[in-house]
Amino acid sequence: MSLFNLAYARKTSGQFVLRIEDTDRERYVADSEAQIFDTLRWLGLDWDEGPDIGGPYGPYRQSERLETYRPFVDQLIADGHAYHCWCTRERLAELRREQEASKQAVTGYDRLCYGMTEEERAQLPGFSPTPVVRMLVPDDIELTFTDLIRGQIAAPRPDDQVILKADGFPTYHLAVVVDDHLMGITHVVRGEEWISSTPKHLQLYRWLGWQAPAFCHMPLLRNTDHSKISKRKNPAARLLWFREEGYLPEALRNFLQLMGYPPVGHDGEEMSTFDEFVAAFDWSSVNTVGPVFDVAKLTWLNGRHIRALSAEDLADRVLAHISRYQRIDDPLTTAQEEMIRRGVPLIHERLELLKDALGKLDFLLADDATMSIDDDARAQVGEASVPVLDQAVNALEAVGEWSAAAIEAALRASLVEEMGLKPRVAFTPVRTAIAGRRVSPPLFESMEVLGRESSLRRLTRLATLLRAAQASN
RNA sequence: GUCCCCAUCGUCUAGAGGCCUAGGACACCGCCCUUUCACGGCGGCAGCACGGGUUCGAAUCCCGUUGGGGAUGCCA
Repeated sequence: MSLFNLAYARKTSGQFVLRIEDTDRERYVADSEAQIFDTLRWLGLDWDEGPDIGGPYGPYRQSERLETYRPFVDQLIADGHAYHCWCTRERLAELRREQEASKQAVTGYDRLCYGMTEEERAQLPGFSPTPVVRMLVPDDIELTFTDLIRGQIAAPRPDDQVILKADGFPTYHLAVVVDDHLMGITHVVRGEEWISSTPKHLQLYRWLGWQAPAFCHMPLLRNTDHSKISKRKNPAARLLWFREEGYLPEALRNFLQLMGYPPVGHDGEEMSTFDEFVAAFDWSSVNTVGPVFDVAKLTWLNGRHIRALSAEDLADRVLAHISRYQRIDDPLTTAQEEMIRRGVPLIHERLELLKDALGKLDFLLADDATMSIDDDARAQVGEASVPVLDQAVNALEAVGEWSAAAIEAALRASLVEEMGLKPRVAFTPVRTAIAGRRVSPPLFESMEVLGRESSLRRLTRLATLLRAAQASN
């Protein structure tokens, strides 16, 4: 929502306002506000007005605006548009149960309290001394409205919605209308679950004599089983999870854009920057169908964004990710950081997630004498590999300038041409010796980064290990 | 239950009556490139939910059915 909200604000030179709607004290979570800030900032969705930076219409937390709402509630009551309700939660729950059991078409509050004084109502059962205030929804309430994304749409008929709770806090419905008006909001961007509440909001605008803003109801993201996205079924509901996993903020932003908007590039190109999105943005093109969030496609897109980065930028991000999430208690030394920095270009087009970089480059950080060799890699080399390794050592000792090109030339000349081996046969033992794995970054480049001494030590070590294994048989 | 929203490949989508024997992307499967793995290139698999209309003509318009989602809270 924020992404589309901001895109439209940027497109029209408007302001993107961040307001914290914390009117439910029972659901209050201490760090949820900080999490919202962190998420939006990480994605680069910077707001123009908000609780932390202020603005002309503060405060921007509804819990700090309680005094603001009261006069409007009083006015609505005085005008006969709202009334007190002393029904207990138990009575309301019972009422709902009955309505559900009898499968009636009509549901909602039965207006028991309407027109009564507190004394009169107290005589009846299910009385609570602390009342709430309800809207008196007229029979002919307007149910249709214009949505910028969907056009003319209809919504269900609401019942007498509570606008002020017993604890003195407003409900979302009242607070959002008052605040949107007072804060000069022109466009409300929210999820489609709010479509059914919009008639209530519109009614409040009419009663208060205010001009209503434009509404844009975005489709809701779905889980793979098409259910509403939830933290339990999908870690993606917590956007910062993606940062931990090593997704780039620009990639996630791009993907979120694709979830609600067709590709904006030429020929359906899906990769785009925020600015390109802003330039193309138009409410009528926003999708109306709730999309399923496909992490596999996001991962692919992340790879593309990684490839679009410069090597230095990627190295910075890889290092930041490692220190933040992977080597928290055991930070990399400066020498190790340097090694990773030099290794990053080798995995640039092999990387889909930042968190995978360390696993691809850790052989560069290993100790030559104790580096582990994977079982499957070890299984590929046998006694026949010993002469290959010996020959490789010989050839490499003669290499002048230690560069990937020179290493490759020397190895090809001695192993492939001289010994007549197939490249695959020739280089597999070398790879195992150097990386300890079947799969590694490009071999000769890896050796260049690793350096002559380490490379030779590793080749010699594997040859020694193989001889020892041979002897024990 | 009732009301509302939505409906193109498994997934994200293009398509706003003839340009559609439905195009692209991810995933998957082949092939090429190749020292491994990738990247890249080429090819393949796969869809207009169903039934009625309207029209010379419908993926596109209308109605119904089905399916999915949402609402029905002193939650947002």
